[in-house]
Amino acid sequence: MTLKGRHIVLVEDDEIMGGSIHQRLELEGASVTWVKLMGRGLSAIRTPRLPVDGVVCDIRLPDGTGEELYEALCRTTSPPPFLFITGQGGIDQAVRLLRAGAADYITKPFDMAGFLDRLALILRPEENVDLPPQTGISVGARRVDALAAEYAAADHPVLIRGEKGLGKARLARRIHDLSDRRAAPFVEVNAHRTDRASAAMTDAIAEVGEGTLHVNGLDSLSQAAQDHLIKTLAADAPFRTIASAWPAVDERVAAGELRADLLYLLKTHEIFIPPLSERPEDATWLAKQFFEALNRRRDPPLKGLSSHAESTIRAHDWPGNGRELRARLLRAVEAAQGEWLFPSDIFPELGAESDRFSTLAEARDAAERQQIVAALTRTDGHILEAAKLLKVSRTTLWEKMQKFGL
Amino acid sequence: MTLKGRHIVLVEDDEIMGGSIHQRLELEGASVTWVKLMGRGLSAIRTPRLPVDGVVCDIRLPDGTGEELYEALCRTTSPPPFLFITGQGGIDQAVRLLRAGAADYITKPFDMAGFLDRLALILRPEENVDLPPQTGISVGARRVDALAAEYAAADHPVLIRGEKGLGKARLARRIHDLSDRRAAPFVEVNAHRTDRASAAMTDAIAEVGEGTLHVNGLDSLSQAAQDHLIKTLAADAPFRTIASAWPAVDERVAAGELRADLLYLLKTHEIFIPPLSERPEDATWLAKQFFEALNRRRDPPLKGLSSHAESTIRAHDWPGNGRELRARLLRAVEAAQGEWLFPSDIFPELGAESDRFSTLAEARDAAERQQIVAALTRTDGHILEAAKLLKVSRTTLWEKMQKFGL
DNA sequence: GGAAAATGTTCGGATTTCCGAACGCCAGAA
DNA sequence: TTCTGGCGTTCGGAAATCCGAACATTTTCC
Repeated sequence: MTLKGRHIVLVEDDEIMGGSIHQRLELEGASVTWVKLMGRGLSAIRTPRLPVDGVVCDIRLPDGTGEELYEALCRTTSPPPFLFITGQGGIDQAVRLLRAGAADYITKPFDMAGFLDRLALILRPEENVDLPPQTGISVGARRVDALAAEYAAADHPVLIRGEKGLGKARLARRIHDLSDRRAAPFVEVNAHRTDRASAAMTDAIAEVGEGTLHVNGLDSLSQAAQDHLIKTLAADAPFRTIASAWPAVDERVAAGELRADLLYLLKTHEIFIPPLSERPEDATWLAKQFFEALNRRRDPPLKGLSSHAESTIRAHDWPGNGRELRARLLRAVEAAQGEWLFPSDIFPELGAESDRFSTLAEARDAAERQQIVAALTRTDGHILEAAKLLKVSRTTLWEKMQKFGL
Repeated sequence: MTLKGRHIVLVEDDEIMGGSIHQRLELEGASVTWVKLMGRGLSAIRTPRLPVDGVVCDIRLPDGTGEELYEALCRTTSPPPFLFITGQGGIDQAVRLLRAGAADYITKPFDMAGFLDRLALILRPEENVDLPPQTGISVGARRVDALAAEYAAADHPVLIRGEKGLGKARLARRIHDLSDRRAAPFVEVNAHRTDRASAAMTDAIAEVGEGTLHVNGLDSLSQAAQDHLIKTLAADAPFRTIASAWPAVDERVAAGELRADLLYLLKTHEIFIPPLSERPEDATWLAKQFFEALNRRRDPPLKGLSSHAESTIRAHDWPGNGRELRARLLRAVEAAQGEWLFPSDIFPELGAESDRFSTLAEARDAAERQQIVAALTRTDGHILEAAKLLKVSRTTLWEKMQKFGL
């Protein structure tokens, strides 16, 4: 995890503390604006040199407090994520600030590694204005992005391999947009729509000109379409080919369903997108990206993604990869019950208590409760009589009433 | 500011503190459920007597911590607003809880007035003016009604799941009538009438226009009809789809009898109607509704539903759900002997002298037996699996089967 | 207002329930 | 054939439930 390209405002009057944070943040690649007065902080955040991705703010300052700073900002704008650090703060203050929308609150002295983790967690999601959408922040995802950038600069065919829902089509598009052919057309042939695949291939090749042809679903490409494609490529086609396929595409060759020469032509430059289940940090990162985007359109907006939801996302297996994640978040943000997004919103099948088969104990308790209520109704709430009716001792009935909260 | 009509769960083991909060909350007009153990809190919040508007929770409890309670709740449902109170908490804990979605955090000792202010601030906003209950008055039934109203306002497909006799068709109709399509036709395809299902589907689709199509019995839909439906939906059909199915519809997908893509297309918005046996309060409520309606047409009218009849209705299991209840009341009101409706009128098969109240042990055993039979049915008689389903050891299940002669 | 009845609550011990570990049995797979 | 996995059955200890006794407190009824 790095802070490269991020702009962070540090408000801290203490030379030592401020110096060490400043130094460390720059080491991580962030650009840091360090101010030592509340007033300076106000202007540094209100009229920044660069968009502010986050603020690290001490509470006690020579000309005021961090709280005042935060409050002043809130009055005029929606402030960037604030991480407060303080030496002598109290619980009340922490609660007050968090409820006011601060992102985190850490007491001094703290351990620098933990501090950086928490800071990275809360930073405003990248704006992605200039950078195209990325795959993620994990090592694997970065390699994918790096390869995509590298291959975009070249002009050879590319094969993208990965499970469903990992954005293979999006990646193909990104390579095109970063390449010199970006002004020419980007045409996609989807081999999964099996009918008329060959005709679609012919049309696409006619249409693409000097652009990029994306063959989506190389594994399912019909024989005729394969032949057509390879013939065109052999004849020095003017377009660039990007193909995408499932991880197990080699088996298709072994099974005789895919021409080996076609695959090896493409395979010289290959990008493999690892499944989301192998990089949980990307799952949470992606979730946050989606959440921000979706929540912006929500009325009223949610307060955030609860930390439990985050860890559940991290633990889930995501067999449907990014597509599943996106679908679940879409649904969750739309249907959220409370003010925060909880695990049950994202995985409604967990709770829902609905079709889950009840255990013996539950069935038993439900029946007991029901019978007790019935007995109490019949006796007008007389516990002793109800106990007699139910043939249990008064004590037992009392115990059970406690248990069921009656 | 008053708490009139609000239901608050108080989780606090300390007598003095709990007592004073309890007293004060009731003074303000709230109905309070006070529990002293984490486990009790869990059940009091999960299966509440009344919808919970807020929780006041101590952190340190004899059988766990408030944090654990909160976390356990988060896993299965979206928790009501939590206000934590604690004597020896730390800043880290406060920050952690607030970031997990807790609403507030107060340290003891605190001033009661301030506490009340903060509590009032976070309470779940008042339910929108009670639309008259349709499905029932229980928490589960209200949820069904609320979901129906919410989904009626949107325009996506809906899946209604529930046992027979719960009024799935009526609910589908209600969603249509509340929606913007109410002027357009409401057409129902009943897949259970297996002959000509595909033809019926074609006809219905032709007929529905821009209205609502109710696919009744999604689980029994023929392959041809499924294909037809999904093709129509994929082609941007002008109508809205509401499907109804049995609770175990997922098994149909596993068995290969129902197309997964069709189910997941519908399943994004799902309403589950809990069986009547899980909400006895609705059984009596429904009985009263039916009774009123039926009695109005009777000459001479009955004086009412005897309290014994009521408790018998509450205790009955209603395997046929609302439909059975309606049928029995119809019959009972017509054939009633006396001036009041007695249990023997509603359950004539029980014989005259059957108002003997079953003991707790009997009720418990009956419920156990029933649940065991259900589990064994579901697992095709596999004992080990059934035991897992019921969350008991194989030995215990065996013992009980002996006892019940299974 | 006061006695009697009912309720709230705790406690220790008797009883029941529950579980895991065994052991043998049997049917089907390899 | 052996091996495997599910089933029927027993057993001993751990955990829970249940009960009656006891006592304080509250409600009811005279």
